[in-house]
Amino acid sequence: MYEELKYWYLRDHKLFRTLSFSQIKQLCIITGFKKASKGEIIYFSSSDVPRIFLLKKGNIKIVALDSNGNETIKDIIQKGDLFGELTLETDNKNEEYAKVLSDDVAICSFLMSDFEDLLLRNPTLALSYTKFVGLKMKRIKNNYANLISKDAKTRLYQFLKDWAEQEGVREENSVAIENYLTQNDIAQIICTSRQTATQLLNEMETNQLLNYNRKEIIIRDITKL
Amino acid sequence: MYEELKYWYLRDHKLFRTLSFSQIKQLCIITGFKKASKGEIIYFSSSDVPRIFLLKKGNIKIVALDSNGNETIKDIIQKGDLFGELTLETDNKNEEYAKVLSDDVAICSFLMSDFEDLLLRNPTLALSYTKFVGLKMKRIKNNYANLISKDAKTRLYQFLKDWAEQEGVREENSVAIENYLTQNDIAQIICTSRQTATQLLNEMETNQLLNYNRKEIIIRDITKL
DNA sequence: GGCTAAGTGTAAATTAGCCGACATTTTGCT
DNA sequence: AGCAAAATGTCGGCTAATTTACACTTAGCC
Repeated sequence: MYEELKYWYLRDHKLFRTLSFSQIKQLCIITGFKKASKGEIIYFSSSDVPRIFLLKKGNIKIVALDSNGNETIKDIIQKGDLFGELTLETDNKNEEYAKVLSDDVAICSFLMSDFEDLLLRNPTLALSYTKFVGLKMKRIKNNYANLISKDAKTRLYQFLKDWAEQEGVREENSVAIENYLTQNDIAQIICTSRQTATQLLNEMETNQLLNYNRKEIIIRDITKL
Repeated sequence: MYEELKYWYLRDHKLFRTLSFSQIKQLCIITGFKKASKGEIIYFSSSDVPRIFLLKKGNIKIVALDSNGNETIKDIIQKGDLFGELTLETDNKNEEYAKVLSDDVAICSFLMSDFEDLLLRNPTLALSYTKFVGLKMKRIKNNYANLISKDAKTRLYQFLKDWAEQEGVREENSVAIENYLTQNDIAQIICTSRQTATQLLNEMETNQLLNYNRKEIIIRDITKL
């Protein structure tokens, strides 16, 4: 790939806007770029050198295996999001991997050590990054707070609202979301059983709150959720 | 208070070890120091200038009020912890405050803007701080994961283990913890009802797993939890 | 010392939602 | 087209834990 293209892939993330071409290039920050398609699994395992990833296109889910071998969805990563060890701490024993949800994805990655060097030389970037991580923390906290204190229905409503806000195409009060999740995925995200999720979604459909199918979700009136 | 004392209060936090006396002083980073006693409420509200706090002594809980006016415990802060808007983002509409749990506490605070300046001039500190926030995030994530996937009993056991590890005084396999929490506090932390918490604690007592009273908790054999 | 409020103990009724056990539908593959 | 696998739909039993309700105990205060 042309260096310039690599550059732009990073450059259009708001974190990196303050950096010049030479800074990115000079620091050899782009060391990887890959494409993957639906269902593929991407390991960022401990065996490899620690990396930070940037999702340029598509959607993936971060999945962890618990001691019983059950999949748990840790996070849904969307276009423009950074993922991997954002804490800059190498974690030895985590059984996490990423699974591609959308038809195809494009992922940039760079070495954590390179990134650390860059942060050390660019205080402004370091500050931005700190705020970025902080923001992510806040989002996670809020999500979890919802999971714990609200019932399954409220959680589903909240999730749909968030999803609509992030990715939905609004027209008047109705919002269309490209649905790359299965009902099982949704259930896992809102921490409930698949059956309950199905039931709630169908209930919403009969109540004219939304139209659901495997390709698309249309929320009739987002203000009523 | 003598400048030197203020200096030491900050200096002995591991984050600030790399800074020189003049750096801390010069940047006027210490702008507040206060003591408070049990039950007192400390607001870090939106009206005031945004600050970051450092707990030098004692224990506090961070409490949020939900829409129904219910208290929810967001976090327990222990000696040496930073708290407040660690994300460096001013949050306009959060109804959080801190409540003193131990007999008395000592709190340092400094302006967020000053801290940001310091981070800009000290990339190493910025990096440490990012890792620090990241670590906190990881801890929170783990906690929440427990809250969601485990039952009340397991959550209580895990909480006690964590608490013991952080603050307990170990003697052979038994651990003594100074108990500054009510059963209601514990219940809120592990997200269950007060009654359930009471029941579980009593059950543990009859099973000889621990001795509980309002001043102290003694875990008979930490390896058996 | 006595009163009040906070904290603790206990029990029964109720319930959300998990789980198992299917049937049905859709999708992807050769 | 035809098959297998994945995804969705539906049901009732089951259980952990919340809720309600009230008695008892301890701590703090005048």
